[in-house]
This record gives sequence, C-alpha cells and structure tokens, in this order.
Amino acid sequence: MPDDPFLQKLERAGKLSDEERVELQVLIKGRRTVLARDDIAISGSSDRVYLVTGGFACRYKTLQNGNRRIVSFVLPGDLCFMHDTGAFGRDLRVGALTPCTVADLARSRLIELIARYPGISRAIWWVTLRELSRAREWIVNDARPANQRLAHTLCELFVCLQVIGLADEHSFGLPISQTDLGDALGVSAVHVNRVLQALRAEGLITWTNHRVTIPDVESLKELAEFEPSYLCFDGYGP
Amino acid sequence: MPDDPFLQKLERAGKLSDEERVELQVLIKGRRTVLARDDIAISGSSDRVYLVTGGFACRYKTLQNGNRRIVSFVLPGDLCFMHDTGAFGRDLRVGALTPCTVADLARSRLIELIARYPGISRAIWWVTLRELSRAREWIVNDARPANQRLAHTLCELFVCLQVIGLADEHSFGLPISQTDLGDALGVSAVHVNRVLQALRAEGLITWTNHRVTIPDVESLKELAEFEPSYLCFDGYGP
DNA sequence: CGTTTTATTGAGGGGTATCAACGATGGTGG
DNA sequence: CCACCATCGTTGATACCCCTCAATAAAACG
Repeated sequence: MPDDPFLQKLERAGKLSDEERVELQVLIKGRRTVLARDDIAISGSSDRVYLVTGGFACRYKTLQNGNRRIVSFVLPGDLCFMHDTGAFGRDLRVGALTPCTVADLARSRLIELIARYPGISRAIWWVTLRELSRAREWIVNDARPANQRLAHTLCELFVCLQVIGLADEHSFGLPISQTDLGDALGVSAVHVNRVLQALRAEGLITWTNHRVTIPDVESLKELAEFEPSYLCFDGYGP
Repeated sequence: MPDDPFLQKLERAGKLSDEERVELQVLIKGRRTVLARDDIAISGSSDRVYLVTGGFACRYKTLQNGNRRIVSFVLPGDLCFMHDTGAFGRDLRVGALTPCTVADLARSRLIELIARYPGISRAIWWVTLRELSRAREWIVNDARPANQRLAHTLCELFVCLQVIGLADEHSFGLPISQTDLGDALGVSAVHVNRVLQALRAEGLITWTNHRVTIPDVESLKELAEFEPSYLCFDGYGP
C-alpha cells in the first residue's frame, strides 16, 4: 500500500503513474533520525534535499536580537531545501521541533525525475505553489490579533494533519512547546499562554498531553477567518 | 533593444536564447491601462496572466474587519496570477497602487512556452522561487519593530527597483501613500508617519515629492538587518 | 531523585492602534 | 484663474495589546 504521507500528499496534485510512484519510492529509501532542536540540513552539503517522514520541523530564521521567527511548519511528507541551490535562502534554516525521521535525497536525481516524468513535475510544482500560497497566508495572518492568529494556525495544522492521517475528527497531537508556537505566530511565549487560556475558557479548544481538541471546528474557523482554499487541496490544473 | 524590464528580469535566471526572447516579446504585445485603486485582474477570467509593465501594484487580501494586508508589491516586469488555476489563491487579489500599464497573456500559451523552452521554464521557476523567498522574508520582517520593518521594506524596494533601472545610486520614486505602506507593513498609517519621521530625523532617509532618498545605504541596511541574498539576483542554478 | 525544560501567573512598561482634528496638496470644474 | 473637494500628511490624546522581567509550579528527563 502506498500510504506513505509523501506520496499521498503528492497525489493531491494529480494521479501519479505506477512508474512514477516506484521511482519516488526508491528515491526515499534511507532514513535517519534528527534530535529535537537540531537542524535537519547537513551543513555544507547543498546538493541534498530532505524529506521529513516523521515528526514536526520548521523553517526559521534567527534575528540579530536572538529572536527566532518560524516562517512555516514542516510536517511529515514535506520536502526541505528543494530549491536552495546557490543564492536561495542562504540564511533560512530548517530545524526539528520534535525528534524527526528524515530521508536524504540527491537533488540532481530529483531534478532528473522532474525532467523525465510529467506527473512528478506537476507534483513538485504543486508543492511549491502551495508553499507560496501558505507563506502569503501567514503574512495575512500576521495582521490579525493574537487570538485569531493562534486560532488560524491551529486550524491550518488541523487540516494539514488530517490530510496525512495524523488528526482525527476533532483533535490532533501537537508535540511542540508554547515557545515554538509563539515563534511561529510572532508572539511572545507568555502571550501565547494567555491567549491559549482565553480560547480554552471560551471552550473553543482543549490542550492536554500535547493533544489539541477542537470540540466545534466550525466555531474556531469562524473566529480565525479560516478559509482553507489557500491550502490547495483541491488539486492543481494543467 | 531588449531593455524591457520583464526580459531583463527573467534573464537574471540565466541567458535566454534569441528564439525564447522573441517568443516572449510576441506574447507581451498588447497593453492596457489600469487606474489606481482598481484591480488588475479581469474578473471572471482565470485563463489570463498579467504582466505589469509600468506602475506599482500589490497582492493583497481584505480582512473581515475591513483591514487590507498587502503581501507583496508588484513592480514593472512582474507577473500576476501566473499559477491561479482553480483552487489557488482564490481570495488573494492584485490591485494597482498607482496607474499601471498591463499586458494580458493567455495562460495556456505561457504554459506551452514553458514546456517547449528550457530557458523559459528555468526563468519561470526562478520567478516563482523568488516570490516564495520574498514572502518568507516578509514573514520574518513582521517579527521586527516598525522602524526596522519600514527600513527593510525600503531597502527591498530600492534594490528591486535598481535592478529594473527605476532607481539611481541613492534614491527612487515611490508614488504610493503612507496608508499603502502601512498595509504592506501591517502597521497603521499614523504609525508609518511617525516612524518615517524618526528615520528622517536620524538622517537615514528623505521623503519628498514621492521620492525616497537614502544618503547612506549601508546605514539603512544595517538598521534593517537587510540581507539581499533572499532576492536571488545572483541567478539560479541547474 | 535531581536537573532541565515547560507551563503559568503577576506587575510594569513600551510600542501601536484608534479617534479626532487640522493643514497641505493636488486635481477638477466653473 | 480661482474655488472647491478629495486625498494625503501631520499631530495630539488616550487606550489597549503585547512584551519583558521575574518568580513559582508543574512536568519531562536521564
């Protein structure tokens, strides 16, 4: 069964042929482990692409004052450093928020596959455009007050985890700290804590044992102005 | 002379063949005018891609409380709605901040060109990845206080305009309002005004007649923590 | 069981928002 | 050419959101 979250996610862009699926499966054979707080990239090797197969990671940048800003989460099935040849994103790093399992791919091989297989090409385009769409939505989200912002981020995580089978109808595991959440929201950890309590007090969420429960998803979406179309789960045209 | 800002910009990704250049030039023949404050997209037509050839525009989203958040500027030579087939970015719009001239392309034709010409394919990839890199940098920027944020945005505009010949050694025309700037920074117009005055008081910038002058570019970059590598002007690998 | 990380709470301050008003500017039409 | 009107820039006062610092409790970890 090709229930790998990676292939599962890629096929949202459109069906892959059996041949394409096999090529990709061969590509992502090896696995290694990354400790929480460590960076996923092997320093100095720019010819590698990383596929996170388990755990939570993030793309982030550290500012001069020491603050860290997370610009996106990296969930199982997500690729990292896919495009970072040469000049791109030199100072944007990818770090593990929890222990992660990672498969390292040779970028050159992936590029070959993209050139040869239209299905893979389309899938990689789709992944990239989704990242772009998500990044822009995060910019929009930064214009909202912290409670909406937090609600929005939880909605996004919920939907994205559901798609790869890591969330059930009303809850999902979220094994990251409030500090991490704060860095993703652009809000201090203390304030995350307070906003979180407010959401709990209103009965919108529960947060225990690293598990978030959303009793009424619609209510939370409404508070967050959450419109999932930007996540492009409906597939990708020509 | 191929001094068109569009081709000029695309060739940052790598040389285009004469044939590719001609194909693109044919594609962007027609021009129309868009008034300031109007949207650039022709409503209802999702099969069009828009090339801004003159003026300042922006991608933006309007929140439920009426606030507008600008997620990126669109400068001469930039493409819009390149990828918005179907599900993508349904509620992200592109509006003219100043009167703009626009060329409308058929998306299907552009896709053909991408499939046929490797140079064009590489160029479009480069444009897309640059957008992604910029979007993420904007997220990072949102974590900075307003004065740094403003300085950073001015630095970005300065560099981007210089590349297309719309800025000289120390200044550039910026024909947008402080309200627009505020929506791009995620800051109120009043605060933009105050921060602007602070930057002027420190001698870091001048702002008169819709022209921004930066006496000492290095100082402003330093304040902003501006690292232009994310703009990917060094080209794009394989 | 000690040690580190994380969650929580309080107090105080700073950065920005909001509201309101006024002046400056520029385009438009009589 | 001037009067008008809309937009934009500027300023002040007030309030609120959120940050920082600090301390304690709770939990995770080896």
